[in-house]
Amino acid sequence: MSDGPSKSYNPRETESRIYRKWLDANAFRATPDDRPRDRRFVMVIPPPNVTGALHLGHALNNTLQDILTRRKRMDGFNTLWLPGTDHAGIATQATVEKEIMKAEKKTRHDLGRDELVRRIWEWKERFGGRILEQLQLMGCSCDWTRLRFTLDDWCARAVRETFFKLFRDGLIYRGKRLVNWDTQLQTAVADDEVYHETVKGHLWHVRYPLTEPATLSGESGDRRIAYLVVATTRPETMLGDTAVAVHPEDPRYAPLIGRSVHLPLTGRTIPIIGDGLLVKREFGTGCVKVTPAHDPNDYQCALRNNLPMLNIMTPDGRINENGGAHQGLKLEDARKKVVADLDAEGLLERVEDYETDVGHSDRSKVPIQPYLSDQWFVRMGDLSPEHAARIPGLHGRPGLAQLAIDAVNEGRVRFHPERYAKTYLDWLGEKRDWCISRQLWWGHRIPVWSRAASSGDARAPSPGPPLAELVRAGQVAEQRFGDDPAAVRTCYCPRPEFEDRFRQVAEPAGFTQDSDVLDTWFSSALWPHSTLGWPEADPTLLAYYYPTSVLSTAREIITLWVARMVITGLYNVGDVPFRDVVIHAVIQDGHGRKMSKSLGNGVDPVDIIDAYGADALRYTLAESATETQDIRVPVKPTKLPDGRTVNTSERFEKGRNFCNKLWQVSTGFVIPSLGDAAFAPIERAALALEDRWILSRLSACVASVSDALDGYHFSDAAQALYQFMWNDYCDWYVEMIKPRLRAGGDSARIARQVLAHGLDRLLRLLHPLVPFVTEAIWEALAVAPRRGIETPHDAEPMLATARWPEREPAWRDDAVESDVEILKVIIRAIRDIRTRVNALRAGQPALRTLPAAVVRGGRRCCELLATQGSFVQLLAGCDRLDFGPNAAKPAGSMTSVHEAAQVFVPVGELVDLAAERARLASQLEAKREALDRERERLANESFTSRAAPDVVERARQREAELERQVADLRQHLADLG
RNA sequence: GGGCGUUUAGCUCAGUUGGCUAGAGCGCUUCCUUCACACGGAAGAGGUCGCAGGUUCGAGUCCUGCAACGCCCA
Repeated sequence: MSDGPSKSYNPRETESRIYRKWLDANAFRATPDDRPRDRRFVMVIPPPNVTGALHLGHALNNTLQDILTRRKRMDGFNTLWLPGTDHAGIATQATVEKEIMKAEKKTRHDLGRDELVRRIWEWKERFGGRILEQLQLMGCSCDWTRLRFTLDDWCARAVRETFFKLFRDGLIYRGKRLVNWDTQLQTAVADDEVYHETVKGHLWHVRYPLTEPATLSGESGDRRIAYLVVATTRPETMLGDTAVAVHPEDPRYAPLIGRSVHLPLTGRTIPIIGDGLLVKREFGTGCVKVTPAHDPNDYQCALRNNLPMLNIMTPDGRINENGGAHQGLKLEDARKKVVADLDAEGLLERVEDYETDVGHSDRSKVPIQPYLSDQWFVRMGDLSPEHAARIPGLHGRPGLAQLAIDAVNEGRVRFHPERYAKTYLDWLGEKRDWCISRQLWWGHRIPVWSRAASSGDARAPSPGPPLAELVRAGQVAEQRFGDDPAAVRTCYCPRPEFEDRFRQVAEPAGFTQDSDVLDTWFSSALWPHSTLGWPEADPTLLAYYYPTSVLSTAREIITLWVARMVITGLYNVGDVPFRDVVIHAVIQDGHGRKMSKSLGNGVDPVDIIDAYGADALRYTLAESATETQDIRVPVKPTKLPDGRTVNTSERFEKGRNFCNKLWQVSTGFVIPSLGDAAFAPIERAALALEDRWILSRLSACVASVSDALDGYHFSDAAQALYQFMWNDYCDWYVEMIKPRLRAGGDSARIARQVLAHGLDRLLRLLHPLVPFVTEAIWEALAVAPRRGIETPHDAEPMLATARWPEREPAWRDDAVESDVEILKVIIRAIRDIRTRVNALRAGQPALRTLPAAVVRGGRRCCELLATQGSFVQLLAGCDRLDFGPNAAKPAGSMTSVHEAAQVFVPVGELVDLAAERARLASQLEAKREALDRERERLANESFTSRAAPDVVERARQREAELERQVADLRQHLADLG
């Protein structure tokens, strides 16, 4: 059949050629056509960071998306999977800044804003495509002609329009906020860009003198005190203290609430306040200094108690003018000087060693400083009814967060697994305002202009006639921010199309554009509609493909991203961005730790592709994708054929073996067997038992896989396919028809046709999981261009665009399946005996076949053996097979007792039967125990009266069956003497 | 501190609405280069289902508590 030695599947030789073939055929290209809404399938890719490389989490997520996409494409949907990347503000800017520093020893300030941005674009054009190439290596079937980038013109237009609308609608404001400040990059960083490290430090105990010494009465009599002692790990922040807090129920200090202390080194006097939330009585001295502008807890305390907030830091991490004599010192120097000064004044009581948890910037590694600064926010909470009513984008809801909450509560967006809806709803329920400004240069610059107070803006906003005109005409939106009437700032945001005109008018008049850029998530939040052309670039595309069908992502960005997409989709377009949200598990190493560069426990998907092939990667990931929240992948350093040592995991061997098995059976057996037979319709009645069996199994498989994918149960789909391919098709069907193929004639023709049909369907079902190997086999299967059973049809030229198999419930046949199960039991029983005989004949050549076997079987069993006896003989390996309902047991037999039949193999001449006696005895024991359990159950009246009738009936049948088997085993044991 | 998840064979995991003898892959044992496949075939061993209670005729599955590990949000 095949010439030469068999060859394992080699993914390297296949993958790039096949991917090229798909691209050349435009197989992934999606264009609006006349298919109705329920025949369209759309996904936008969660845009990976443009500086990033593919990691295993991406590989998992994109495998799942590609499975959904390819399946729907085959199923006749107008299918768009839209790819793209995210400009990732801080990560990208930091990467390029670092390179420039390394190569040219220049900072961004040396280059200037425009030049830095130009350099980053240049970098992006050269290196930003890497992750997209890696997605192609994986086989992702994105429509690459629609590639988008969160900073490209399409997205910029959407960002600009959205900002204008939100600003005009009063949903954007400027305000103070305590942020995580990176003093090196001089920007706020998000919480998820901060990592925490335990640092050895000190706890300084400092005396704050009371303005008036007090006498307190306590258990040990009256006590006169002149000062309070506060403990701090950051003494330099005392320069910004605006209160000392004590616990209101602490008898030691409560009477002092309302009095005040001298704040050392500053000449300021600050109040003593009571705050039960901030102060833990048992910790430290029980007195806490409050530095609202430089500590998150103190900030909350200040809000509760209406304390002033005093900023003492400059953006580059020095003490500012509020620090008096310490102005200009870097924070670490200021700490030394403050401690020395306090000591000199006799106010330093003591110092202890102390370990403290310090946040560090993920990007620059410097300690994070909590810092109060001006930021831009999107208002998420409920507005006044009048305000909300004026905003059409709210669709009658009270605020943006509520808009998104309702979408999930009303079932317009569904989470899979459902439990993740809770994460989403809990977070949105807090309705916290969204800080959208970042002090960076790489990103969408905030389109707001204002004039500094020194230009006279604060007192008399004087936009001048042309500007006032534009505001009146609605071309420019105007908002005033600031609680303090003396510091009100009037801000202007022009409509996108009037921005140039606005600049011409406003900038000569002293207006400048805000220097911040928008949080990258602001542009990501628009992704499902910005990429489709909203607000106007290509309304056809938007109208046809929006809303998208599914979004697949990780749970860690449910709040950062998913919730915000729902908000902007409803606000901008008026409909949810997607119907289903699929949340996949997080991949961890074998010890349950996250994979990370610093731990060195990461697996690079590209290495897996090199070592095992893209299909192996995909199969294994899909099979791992259960509904749990973690997937463990034990990591092991491995040497590749090319000599490199990389992290891999044995888990991927299963995928490789699976692909190889499929390849072997297809190219090594099925396809060479097909010959040049002409394919013709086959009457169902002409099919052999095993033909009807495999067609029944196939029908079940089609249903399982389709159901599993409909419900996003990827692992179930993979397992159903594994079992069908390996256990049903290869292990049994192929073996069962070998005699027919050898015999030739009509029966062989039919077997070949079923074989080809089975492989055809199997390849279609498998293609979304393992697209490369199935496409390669599909090419080879072209030797049988006509396939099918009752109605043969011509095969499509390419599997990627071939039809998804229809469900064929009519092929399900439980009777046939149970018949084959009976035959399998007989075959396994004989094989088992043969194995045992060979084990007892140690040292002698193993027997391939047994001389004879006798089956004493039930009616159906004997009927089956009458027609199928020859292949049972062949598969089981016995030279002669006798059977009958009362077939006599030959002397010296090994026996095997089953429900359908008892199998006897005379082996007295071959081996000593002593071991058989022990085996039968232990089997008898097990059966007796099972029988006892069943009898006990049935003797229990409450079981027979309360359990479901079918359960009781099954128990009775089982009892009777066990009684028979126990009696038979006893007899066999007695026969052995 | 709040929420979520996990705990089943040596390892990695399945186990639907409670109901026959708890499954798979890898690993292990024995045998087999036999005609698609040693990335393979045949057969087999291996589990007090984290612990303690409870509900039920019946619990891996439902409830309560506890423990360990992990993730998310504060």
